[in-house]
Amino acid sequence: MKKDSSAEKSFFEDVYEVVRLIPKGRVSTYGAIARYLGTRLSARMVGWAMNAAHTAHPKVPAHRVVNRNGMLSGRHHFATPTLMEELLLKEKILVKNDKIVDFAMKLWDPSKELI
DNA sequence: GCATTGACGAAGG
DNA sequence: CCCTTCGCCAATG
Repeated sequence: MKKDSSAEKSFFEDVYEVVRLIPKGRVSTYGAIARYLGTRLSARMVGWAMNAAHTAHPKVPAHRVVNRNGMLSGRHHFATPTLMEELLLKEKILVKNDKIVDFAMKLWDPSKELI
């Protein structure tokens, strides 16, 4: 059995949940997620959580999460460096020069879109 | 137990 | 305009 009650939910799981809530065709940023979780001062932790995201289940659409520039900074962490871009492309998200086109329009901020 | 690193962000030079 | 530094927190060495 697991530990007793209490919200043992790790910070990582919290991140995964939010990332999974990202609507298709939209993207989010580490900072936006971090801010929504309250760790706004540590967007790094969101990125760190993503590092373990590939071990999380169900899988986390980490490809929908980019840095504040809209750049695919984490593409090297995927199975293949082009996987992230292809996944985004399938969601009608255009990527140009490793950056998301019309990033401002694709951006989905949980603290704004989500209540 | 301290130093380094990390898929970030904002500010300063 | 490009590069550097600081901050923040957690994991790893």
